Amino acid sequence: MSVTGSDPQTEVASAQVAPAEDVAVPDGAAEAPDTRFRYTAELAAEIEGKWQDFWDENGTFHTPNPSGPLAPADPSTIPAEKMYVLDMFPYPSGAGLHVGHPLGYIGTDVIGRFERMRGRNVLHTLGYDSFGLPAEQYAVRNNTHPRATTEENVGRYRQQLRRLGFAHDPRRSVATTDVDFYRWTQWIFLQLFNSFYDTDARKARPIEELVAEFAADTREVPGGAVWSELSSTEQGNILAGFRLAYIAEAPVNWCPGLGTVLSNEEITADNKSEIGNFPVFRRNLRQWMMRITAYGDRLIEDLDRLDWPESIKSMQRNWIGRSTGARVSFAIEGSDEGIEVYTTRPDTLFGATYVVLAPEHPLVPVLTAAQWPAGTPDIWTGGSADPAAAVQGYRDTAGKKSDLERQENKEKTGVFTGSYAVNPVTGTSIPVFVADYVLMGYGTGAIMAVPGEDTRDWDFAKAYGLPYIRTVQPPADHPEDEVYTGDGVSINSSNEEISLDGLSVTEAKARITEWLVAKGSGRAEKQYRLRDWLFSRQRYWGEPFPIVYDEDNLPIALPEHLLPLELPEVANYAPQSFDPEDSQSTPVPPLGRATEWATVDLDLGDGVKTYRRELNVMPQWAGSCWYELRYLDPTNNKVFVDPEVEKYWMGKDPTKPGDTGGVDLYVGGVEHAVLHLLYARFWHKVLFDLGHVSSEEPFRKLFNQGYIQAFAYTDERGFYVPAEKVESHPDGTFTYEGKPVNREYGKMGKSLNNVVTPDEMCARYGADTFRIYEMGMGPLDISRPWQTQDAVGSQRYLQRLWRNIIDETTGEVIVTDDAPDAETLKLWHKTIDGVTGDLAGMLYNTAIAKLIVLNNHLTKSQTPAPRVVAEDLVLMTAPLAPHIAEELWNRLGHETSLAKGPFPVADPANLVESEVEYPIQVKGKVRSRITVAADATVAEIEAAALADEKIVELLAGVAPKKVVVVPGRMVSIVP
RNA sequence: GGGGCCGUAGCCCAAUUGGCAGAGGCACACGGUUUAGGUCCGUGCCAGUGUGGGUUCGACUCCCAUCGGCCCCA
Repeated sequence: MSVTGSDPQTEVASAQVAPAEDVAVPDGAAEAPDTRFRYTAELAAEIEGKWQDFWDENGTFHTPNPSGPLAPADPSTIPAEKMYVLDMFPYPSGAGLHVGHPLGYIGTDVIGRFERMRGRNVLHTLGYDSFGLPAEQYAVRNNTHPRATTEENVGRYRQQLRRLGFAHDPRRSVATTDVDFYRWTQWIFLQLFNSFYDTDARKARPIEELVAEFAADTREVPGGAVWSELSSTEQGNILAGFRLAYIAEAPVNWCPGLGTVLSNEEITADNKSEIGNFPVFRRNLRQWMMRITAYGDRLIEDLDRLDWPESIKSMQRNWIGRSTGARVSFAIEGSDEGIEVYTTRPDTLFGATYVVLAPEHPLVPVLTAAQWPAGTPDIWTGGSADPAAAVQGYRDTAGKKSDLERQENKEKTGVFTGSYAVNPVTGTSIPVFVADYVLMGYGTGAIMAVPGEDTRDWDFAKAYGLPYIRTVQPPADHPEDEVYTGDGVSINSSNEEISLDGLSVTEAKARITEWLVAKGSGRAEKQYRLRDWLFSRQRYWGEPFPIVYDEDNLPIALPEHLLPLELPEVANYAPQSFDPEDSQSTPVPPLGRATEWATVDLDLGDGVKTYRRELNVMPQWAGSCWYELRYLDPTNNKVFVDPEVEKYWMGKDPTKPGDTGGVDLYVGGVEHAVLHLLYARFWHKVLFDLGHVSSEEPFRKLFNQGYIQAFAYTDERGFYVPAEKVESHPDGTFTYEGKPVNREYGKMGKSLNNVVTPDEMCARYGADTFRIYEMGMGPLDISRPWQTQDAVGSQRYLQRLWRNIIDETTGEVIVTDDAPDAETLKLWHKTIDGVTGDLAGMLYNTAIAKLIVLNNHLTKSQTPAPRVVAEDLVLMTAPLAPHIAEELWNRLGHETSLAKGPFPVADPANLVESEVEYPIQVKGKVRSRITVAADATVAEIEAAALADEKIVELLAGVAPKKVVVVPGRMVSIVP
C-alpha cells in the first residue's frame, strides 16, 4: 500500500538522505558563554539520543500480551484497559522519508503515549509493506536481489523513524517479505482456497463440507449430475466455481511489452501502461481470483457498524455499487431468442421505447437482420447498405475505445440491428440498437431504454429520433424538452392487467416486479459494480502461491507442513516481455526460470508424483490484508495469531451492542479508502467465518490524516528551483538568486524540488520541536502547507519550558516548592482539563496552544515556577515532546520514566468560576456587560441586565418585547 | 456529469457546535538583552468570517444560490 510512495520512477538507492551533521544549521546561541545550558538543537539531539537508547535498553515500550511468547511472567500485571493503535504501514521506498510521511505516525504516537500514561496497555508498532514493484524494477535494472534493496531501505526507514522517538514495540515490527510473515500469508491463502461461501448461512465454510453435501445429495450438484459419477477433474472444476480463491478465465489487462498483467490503477487513461507506456490489451487469461463479490452485502451492511469517516464509507458503498432492480425478458419479433435486460428502474417499463445491446453482446450477430426493414431512418443505418455491415463497422470502432472513453462520450452513437423486441407490458414493437454507452461488464450487457427518465437514453433518443413516454410525473414547471430523473408518481403506466399509475417509484418497482414474476418475464435482482479480485501477478517479488498442479491441471493446495514455500533464486527477475503490439502472446512469469523449483516430486496421499508449481505470485495487497493481526503475535510459529491474544486486542466489546471488534484506531491516508480497506475487510471476514478470529472487522475506527503540502517555485524557464533557497519579499514576490520566480503549490516531492526531510528538521531543531510543529500546525485531518521557518515557534515553546525549570547558566533546577497563586492555580487546572480533552480527541493543535498559554504564564507571572505546576506541564507535554519531558522529569528528581504516567488530573473544585461576565446584546449587538455570581438564576441575570445603566438608557423606558438569557453565555434583549 | 470536503488577520490556524470573532504560532513594527541583523525577552499591529440572499432575538456555524481550491466516482 506504499504510503510513502512507490513511484516507479524513483531511484531505489540513489536518493540517500544526507546525514544529520551535514545539514546542521549552527545555532548562534549555542556559543554564547552564559547560556551553556540553553535548550538548543544540539542539546535536544543529545537528550533525544539518550532517551531513545534508554527506551530501547529498558524495553519501555515492550507491550505485554495476555498469553503466548510475549506474555509477562505474571499476566496479572497487565493493565485492565487496552488500546490498539495502528498506522498504515509504509512501503520502504528508496527515496527515504520526507516530512509529510511521519505526520500520521506522530499523531498515533501522541495518542498512544497519552493513553499509556493514563494507564492503558497500548499496542503500537510499525512494520513494512515490503513486497512491491520498485525494488523488483531496481533489481531488474541492476541485477541485484530485490531482498537486498528491500532490506537496505527498511534499515534506513528504521533509522529515520527511530530518530523521531516513537513509542513502538520493536519486537512487533514485521515486514511482509519476512519468510516468517509470508508463510502465514500463504496459510491464509489456503484458507480461502479451501473454503466456499454458503449463501444461505451467509458465511464461508470449509470446502470439505460442500463436498460432503454433494456426495450425500443434500445439495444439488450444479448441472444436475450425481457427484460420485463425476471424474475428479469434473469435480475439481465444479469446486472451482465455489472456492473463495479460484482460477478462472478472466478479462485482464495484458501488457505484452512488460510481460505481465496490470491492475486498473497501473494503466493510464489512454490505455497504456503507467510504466513504460506500452499498449495494454483486454484479454481473457487464466488467473487467480478472489471471490470478494460473495461478501458484497456484508461489506456494505457492516459499514454501518464502523466508526469511520462518512466519506470513506460512502466511497466503499459506491465501489461495491449494490443496486436492486429487476431482470426483464424482452421477446424478439420473429425469433425464439429473448433479450435479458437488467434495470434498476423496472417501474419505468411502460416508458421503454427501444432496447440497446452492448457491442460485445453475444446476441448481436443473431439479431443482426439480413436487410434494413422498410422505412428505417437513414441515421439508424450508420450509412451502411445492410445491418451486418453497419453492426460490424460499429463493433470495430467501439472495440478500440476503453470503457472509460465509452462512458465519457457525450455524443451517443449506435446503429440499428434491424430487429424489433416486444415491450412485455405494452406489447409495443420497439427497435433493438447496438450502442457503446451500454457496457458488457455491467448487468446483462443489455438495457431497456427509457428516454423519459434516463439522461443517457434521452440523449440517444434525441440523436436518433426515438420517442419518449413519461412514466413519472414531473413537477408542473419542468420543461417539456428535458429528461426528468427525479421522484414522483407513476403515470402512463397501465395495461389491462396492471396499473402503476399514482404509485410512488418504490411502490411501482415492487408492484411491477411482482407482476413480471407472475408472468414469467422477470425477477428481482441485485447487481454489484464490484468484481472479483484479480489475484495473480507475473512477477518475482511477491508471495509464491502454495499451489501445485497434477497431470489434470487441477490446482492442489500444498499441505500446511510444507509452508513456507520460499521464493526460489532466479537468474533474472524480469518477466519475459513480448512485442508490445502482440496482443495474443502468453505470460511467462519470472518464476518459470527457476526450472529446478518449478516442478517438484511430492507424496500428497497417493504416492510420490511429479507436480508443477504455480508460477505466478500474489499482488502487493496480500500482506497488507492481515498485517494488523500479525503485530499481535509476531513471534508465534504455531498459529498466525493466538486466538486469546486476538480476542484481548481486537475482540468485540461486550458492553457495546453491535460492536464489530477490530483495531481501536487506524490512521492513514484517504488514498486507501477503497482497495486496501476493502480487501483487508474481506480477508478478515473470511477468517472470522472460519473461526480463526473473534472480531468481525479489522478496523473499528478509522481516521484519515491530511497531507503536508509545500510551495514550489519556477524560474522564467519553468524549471523548479530549490524551494529552501527562495526568498520572499514584503510585496508578495519571490526571488531565487536575485531573480524573480513564480510560486506554485503542490505535494512535496523531488519533482517539485521542495522536499524537506525529517533528518534536516531534527538537525536544525530537534525531534521534539519537529513533532510539536507538525502537530501544532493544524488539525490532523487537514492538509496544510509546510513552512520550515515556522518551526521556530515550537522550538521557542520548548526553550521556554526548559527555562522555566532549568537555569540556562548553571543547569540547576530552579522550581520552587511554593504553592501556586490563585491565578496560576486556576489556569493550571483549566489547562489540565482542556489538554486532557484535546489529546483524547486528537485535537493536538489546540492542546499545544493551551500548553503554551500555561507555559507563557509561568514565564512572566509566578517565577520561578511552583514545582507542582511545572511537573504537570512536563507530564502534559510528554506525549507530544517525549524526550525533553523525560529529561525534565528526570532532572526534577524522578527516577522512573514517565512513559506509564502519571497523567495529571484536574481538580473540579478549581475549575468553577465564582463570577461570570455576561455580554448584553440589544438587537444583536453587544451594548454592555455585567458580572454576576456564577450560580445566579436566569431571573437574577435578566434583572441585572435590565438594571444596567447603558441598557436602561438604550431602552429609554420602553419595556423589552423579549429577553433571552443563555446561562453561562449571554443575554439578548429585543426592544 | 454526479457526490463530498474546505474558504476566518499578510500566512498556518482557534472559536465551548446557533451565543462576546481570537487561543496559539509565523511574519511584521518598536523597545530591551547581547560581542550579535538567523539568539532571547517584552510590547504592539492586523480581519468581521469568499460573494449574494434567507431563517433567527442572535449566523463563522443552519438553508438556498454563486465563485474559488482540493478529493472521490463516472
